[in-house]
Amino acid sequence: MDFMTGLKRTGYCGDLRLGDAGKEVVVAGWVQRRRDLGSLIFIDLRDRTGIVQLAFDENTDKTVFEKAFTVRSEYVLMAKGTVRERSSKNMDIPTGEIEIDVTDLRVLGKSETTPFEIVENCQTSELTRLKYRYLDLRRPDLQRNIIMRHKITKITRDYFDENGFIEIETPILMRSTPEGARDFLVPSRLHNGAFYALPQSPQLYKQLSMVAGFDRYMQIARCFRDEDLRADRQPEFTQIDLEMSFVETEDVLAIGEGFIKRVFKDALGIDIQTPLPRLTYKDAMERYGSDKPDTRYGMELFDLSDTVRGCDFGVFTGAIEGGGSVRGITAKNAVKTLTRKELDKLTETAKGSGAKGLAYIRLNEDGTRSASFAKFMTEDELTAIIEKAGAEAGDVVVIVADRKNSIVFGVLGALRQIIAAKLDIIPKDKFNLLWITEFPFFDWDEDAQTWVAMHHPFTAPLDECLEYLETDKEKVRAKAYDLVLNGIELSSGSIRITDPDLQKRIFKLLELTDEEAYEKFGYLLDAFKYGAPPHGGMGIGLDRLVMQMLGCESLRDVVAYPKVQNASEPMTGCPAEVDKEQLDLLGIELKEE
RNA sequence: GGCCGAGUAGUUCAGUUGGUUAGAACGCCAGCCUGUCACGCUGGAGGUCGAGGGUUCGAGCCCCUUCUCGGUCGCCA
Repeated sequence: MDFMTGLKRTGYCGDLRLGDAGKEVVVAGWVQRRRDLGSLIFIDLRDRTGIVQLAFDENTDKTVFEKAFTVRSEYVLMAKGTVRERSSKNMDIPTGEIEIDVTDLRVLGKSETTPFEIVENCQTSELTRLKYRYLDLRRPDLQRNIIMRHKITKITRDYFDENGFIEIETPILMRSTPEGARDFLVPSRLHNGAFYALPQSPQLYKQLSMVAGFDRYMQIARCFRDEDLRADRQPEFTQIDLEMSFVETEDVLAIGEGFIKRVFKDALGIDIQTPLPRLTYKDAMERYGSDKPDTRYGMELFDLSDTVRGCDFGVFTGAIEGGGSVRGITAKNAVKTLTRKELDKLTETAKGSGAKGLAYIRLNEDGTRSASFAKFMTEDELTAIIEKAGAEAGDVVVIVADRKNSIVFGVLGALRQIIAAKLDIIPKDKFNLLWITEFPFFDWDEDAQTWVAMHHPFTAPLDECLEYLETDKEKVRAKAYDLVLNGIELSSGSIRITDPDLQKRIFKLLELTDEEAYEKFGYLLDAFKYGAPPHGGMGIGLDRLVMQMLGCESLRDVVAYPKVQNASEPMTGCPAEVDKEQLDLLGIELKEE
């Protein structure tokens, strides 16, 4: 291998153009490909900007030529030479009009044959690629993604700086607050038996920063949640975290919208119309069956409860009498796609989501119709349903009935997404952003048989809901809002409670005793005794934002070193066992298997 | 933890009813080639068919167990 001695890189491979012809340059990078034509050798040299062709001629410089002969894919090279116009040009690549006539070639690093080719649109399994993530990251797609992520992060800091926000780093080692998601715990050497937790979000610290008078806080904050992974969920993720004093909901939404507008414009050149559309939680559930609806297509839910109230179908009437409802969606022109077999599969999906079953009507092209529940219905009743559904020949009406509206909504919301994907009616190039507002304050926890805070216990209820906090919990709505993009929750936030008396009242309703509340959040409650400004904020999922902006389907495409489904990292093999000595220092003994 | 899908050469895949020595493409190695650019041509190497057990005269294929990965439900204030 060679040294760089005497050479200094003059620029990037992908930046060279015809205008550089005649210049002497030094480039460095990895060998994309070597083409050996006998007494001519061409090497495509790649760096993060692109590739440039190096040319070697046996009859011009035999020594350099022979070195080029030994070069293999992914070798690290530095090459000095003169840029010259090509005799045969390649107009498919930006540097295709020129090449470098190499006079000095250094092999700075050799490479074994890589486990997969370093090319765009690599088809190799994700596991293999993640095991060699440093090779995967060399591929142009991931280079672009990671660089775009950097750009978005930079725009974020600029935007919030220009709007008077101060970036404050909050601790990674903090006190466990076992509300909601599971904490990652970190044992303490100096305090055996005591544990730090990694932050699920900097929630309490940013609120304390408001009490401290910083007025507008932001942080590109790493957050950790010890829950199972999804394509859009990693155990550690990055949040654009912000908090503002002396604001109401409208002020926070305005800052959020301004950010979205700015980042889409500066990073992608796309104009997002503001103000963004808004839906209340109630409307979102009734129209889309989801609090994070994908509004790029229709197929909205409709309520059949009144239409079927008097029918003889026990499933329907039972659902209504039990306090639930009967609702449906109409899949347009779906009769060919949603065959009986497909509908059976959808029924299984629905059952997996808690439904007892699925009812459907298929409206054939020839005007005939078949309903899975036809024998329980009169022809007139069926016609009434189809009319309410707005269905025509070629359509399929899918109906869910349950005593719990949450199941009706949840199942139809999921089916709406699955069916839309099957019918391929989701526009790929659209960015549909909207706010979901007025979330319920309380959520009934079936397992614990208790009311819990849907957002978190520091969220302020709507002023007009204060009077029935104790009496009608289901009706209480919160000053909480989510930002949704193409069916993915991008952001979540709220106006916080700063009145200690109201906070106490809320804790009581959540069945937290004063002692428990003080044990968990005493420092926040104490802080509020010393002059807390009204405040609120939000956290925007940076990973999800970048993923959506780039049109990627998995967070793993926009996170440099992601975890896989079982929360491990294939490259480094973490999590891993540790030495007994390390455990002893921490006072930890492992249970025998 | 439940459900669904996948696992065969370095990579992506094919492999018939259970039947001789498990194939292809790309990659890799060697040779030839003066304008290639996914160079071309010729030749070659490369396999514990995820693992273990079972059925069988015989298993990549059938049965059981198990591991790994992906998706999803639960979970994710």
